[in-house]
Amino acid sequence: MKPKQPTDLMAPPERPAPVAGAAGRAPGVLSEKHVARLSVYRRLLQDRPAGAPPEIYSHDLAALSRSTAAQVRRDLMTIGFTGSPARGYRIDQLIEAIGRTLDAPAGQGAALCGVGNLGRALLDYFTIWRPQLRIVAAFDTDTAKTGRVIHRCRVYPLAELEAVVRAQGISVGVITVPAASAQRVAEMMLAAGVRGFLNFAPTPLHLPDGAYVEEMDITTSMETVAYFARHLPGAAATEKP
Amino acid sequence: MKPKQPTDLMAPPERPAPVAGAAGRAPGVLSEKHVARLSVYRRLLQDRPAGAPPEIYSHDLAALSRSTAAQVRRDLMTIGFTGSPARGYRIDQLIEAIGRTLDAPAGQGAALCGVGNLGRALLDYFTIWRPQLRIVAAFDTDTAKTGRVIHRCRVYPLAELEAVVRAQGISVGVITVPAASAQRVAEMMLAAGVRGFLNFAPTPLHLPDGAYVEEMDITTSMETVAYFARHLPGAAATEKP
DNA sequence: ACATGTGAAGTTATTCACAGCC
DNA sequence: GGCTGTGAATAACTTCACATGT
Repeated sequence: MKPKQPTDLMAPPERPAPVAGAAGRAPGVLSEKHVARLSVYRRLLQDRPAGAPPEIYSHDLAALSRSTAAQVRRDLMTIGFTGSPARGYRIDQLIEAIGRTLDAPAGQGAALCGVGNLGRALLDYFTIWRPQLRIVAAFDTDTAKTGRVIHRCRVYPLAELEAVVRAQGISVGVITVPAASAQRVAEMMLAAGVRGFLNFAPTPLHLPDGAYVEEMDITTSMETVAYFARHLPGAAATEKP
Repeated sequence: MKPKQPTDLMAPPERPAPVAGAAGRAPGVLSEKHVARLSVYRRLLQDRPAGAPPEIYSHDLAALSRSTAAQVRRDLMTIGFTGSPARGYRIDQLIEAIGRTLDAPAGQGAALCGVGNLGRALLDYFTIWRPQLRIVAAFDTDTAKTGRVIHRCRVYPLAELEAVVRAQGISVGVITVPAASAQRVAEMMLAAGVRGFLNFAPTPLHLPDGAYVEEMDITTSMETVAYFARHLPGAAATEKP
């Protein structure tokens, strides 16, 4: 009897699907794109050479980050950071402001599951990592790996996952197990309290709302790059005769 | 004298910046999102268990890929693939149709620069790879690594990059060198004819139009996941009092 | 009934462009 | 004069919803 009755109202509204995980962002929470760009800005600013000036203009930061000046200004607007028309943005303050938005005040711990080639590479990648966000535990089923310390990180048997994750209050999970085990491992982590997932396994994770999943699909990225390598403006597109 | 005279017309129109690399997609070329989803669809369909039915409905493929039925139908529409209301989509035909769009008929070769932990992990990841797209050469400056064969892939000294890339007609580059060398290595590859780049180094590449770059920024992804792990609907947001 | 294919509508993201201020 | 901050305009992407087919 409602005035506006869609014909297929019977079907469940087909929610955006746990599409990227952030089930309909709460107010005041940034979008994925904003967060990603802010992270890049911060890293670029931190990596600045010592003698560089203490301020930066939006268009300079844009050039560094392959963005646009307007985009940079918008992004900084979303975190309420302001600069001066004369000098631009104070770099030290900006780094701090981004930190207030991105970092957990008390720090966050991450766990990595699957200490294969890729898992070890990531452990190495993240050892020299700021204390705000660190991989503090790794898990594997292979008893040849468990009990050891790899790249400064202790490797536990998968059976201890729940206990370790709970004990350390780990909220982020990195999945580097084979595709066949990814879903199971993710569910174990979710049950232990992990809320954010970085999935390197070549299969999408299916988790309920209340979990955020970012797919790092290397295979797909590779295929995407290959496609555009062939379809760029000046490409001798190996297709049409 | 033009009727519509923007005030800052003097500034270069500030092109979308080599934003993601696909400088203003030519007509008939798919968007990055479409290509990425098609890649995922194909992989999921290929990985199907043997006894599964030969057809699939849009909503089933959507469930597998964390998408929506409407999105799947749109994506298939963009490649001109059609199904039947009664049976859905023929899986074998769909895999083939996606292949016609994504794959180079004659195959494509990729080169990997930087045979460190991550580089080796990726070589391993891609050894069991379809012939359509393979890493056919790796490069490194470390003479302890060059000349060897790692995960079936020959490692050459960086000095031979140009020759090898040209000789093998390599069009895709994977960058796994430290941040400080990424730009230089990318430019070498570009000069040798590489057009598509997958960049794992934690710094954005600056290449001219005519090159496509996909940033695989693990650090940023990690920070994004950490952020949303704390800002999910039911999160005990460690922020507000 | 239920699924496809697709204009139309809606949503989100990016860019424009200008007022105001160093 | 060149830069910031931002409403307004535009573009990109996604979803709705229904005509149509089986």
